[in-house]
Amino acid sequence: MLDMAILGLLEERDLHGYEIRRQLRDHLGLLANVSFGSIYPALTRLEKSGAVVATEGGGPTGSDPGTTGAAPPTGSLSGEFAVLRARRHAGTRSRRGKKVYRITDAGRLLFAELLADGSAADDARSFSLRLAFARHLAPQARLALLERRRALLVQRLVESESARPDLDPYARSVVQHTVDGVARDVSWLDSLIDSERADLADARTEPVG
Amino acid sequence: MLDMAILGLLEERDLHGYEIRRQLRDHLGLLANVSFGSIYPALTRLEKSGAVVATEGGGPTGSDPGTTGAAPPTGSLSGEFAVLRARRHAGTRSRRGKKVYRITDAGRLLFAELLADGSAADDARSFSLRLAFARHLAPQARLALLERRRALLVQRLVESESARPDLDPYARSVVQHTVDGVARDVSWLDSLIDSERADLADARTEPVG
DNA sequence: ACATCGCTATATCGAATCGATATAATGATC
DNA sequence: GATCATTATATCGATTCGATATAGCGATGT
Repeated sequence: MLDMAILGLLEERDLHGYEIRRQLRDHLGLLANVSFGSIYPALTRLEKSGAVVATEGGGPTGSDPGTTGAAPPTGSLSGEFAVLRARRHAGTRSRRGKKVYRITDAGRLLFAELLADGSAADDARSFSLRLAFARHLAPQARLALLERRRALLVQRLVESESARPDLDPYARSVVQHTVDGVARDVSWLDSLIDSERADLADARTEPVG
Repeated sequence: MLDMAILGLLEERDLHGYEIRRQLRDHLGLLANVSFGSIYPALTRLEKSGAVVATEGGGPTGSDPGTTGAAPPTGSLSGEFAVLRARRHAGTRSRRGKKVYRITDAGRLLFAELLADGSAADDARSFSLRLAFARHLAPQARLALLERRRALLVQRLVESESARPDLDPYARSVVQHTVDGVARDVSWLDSLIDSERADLADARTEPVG
């Protein structure tokens, strides 16, 4: 799951571990403060599998070869500054072996696979992640993702309706709040599905121009 | 975290692993389908530490000694039947080594500690779990739990307000939905806090009766 | 009668993730 | 120029997950 998240972020621009964590926290709604104990092993994993390459922020050669050349512009300011700083010090020695990671073609392929694999991970985090990267999906795949999720949540609501027993007030409140949240998720999905359908209809009506 | 959940459920009645999972899913709002790969190791852990004892659902002795005597009544029907079934077969041989766990005094103590320890685990799951068991807390501890959580969420909302950058529509929707959810959580907490305060006021106004 | 399917139930394995901690460079504050 | 917060990488042990194996039992069907 983290692998997909990292690859998705790297599709936009080169990043180092610390920045990846920040973007996961800020730019995606996953308040889930992913631990460094997950991120660094994941990066190592991805590097070993050839999905990313680490362009040492101050490699053996003096002035940083083209590897880091194209990506830098835009992004969170602090992130940019960090990169620039690392570059500036590249000749002398970057701060404590800072590693900027870049996605490879193999990585892009892997990302597409992970993103498209609907069979995987029905948990909320995985879904949110996929949806956040939904622009990389074909329109029908997007719709399928949304509808699959909707079906799952509706089923849970139905199941929760039958058989809810004697519960003390606190537990009951928690359950009720959770159920309400799921219902809210469903209507959110409904609006997303509607707009996807509208887009598809548009595409059909005006095929070329 | 699971330890607290298990102990909390066992405070009400003796249970076996499978039932614990079901109650976690149904009776608490934690849709989080906790894996058996978590539950069974947790039970072993708790047993080794002396917080629970396993009353084999068909032990060495013939007709099930007093250990399982007091607890059974009420609860999810299937759970009850399961226990009864296990009992009935106790003489011959219960189905595949079914283990019914019972909490000990040490376990009750541990539960109280885990529940009261406000320093631990600021994630949503831990909070929901604590709240679901809030009847085991003193009124002020309850209030503290709620207010601490509220403060945390409000802080997150504030932080999310500043600096939300260029995001594609899908990611933006995810972020917005998450933020809305947090806001909803806050007003839920507000209502809970209000009713806790009201209870405290009542207790002050009519000290004995 | 019996075959098969689905649910109940325990258990284990490897891998992913967490939470805490160590380390160190840099920038800001005083 | 000492101290502190932030940036940054890394590793450790423990927890949790997801998949899988095993097996008893009830219902359903033929």
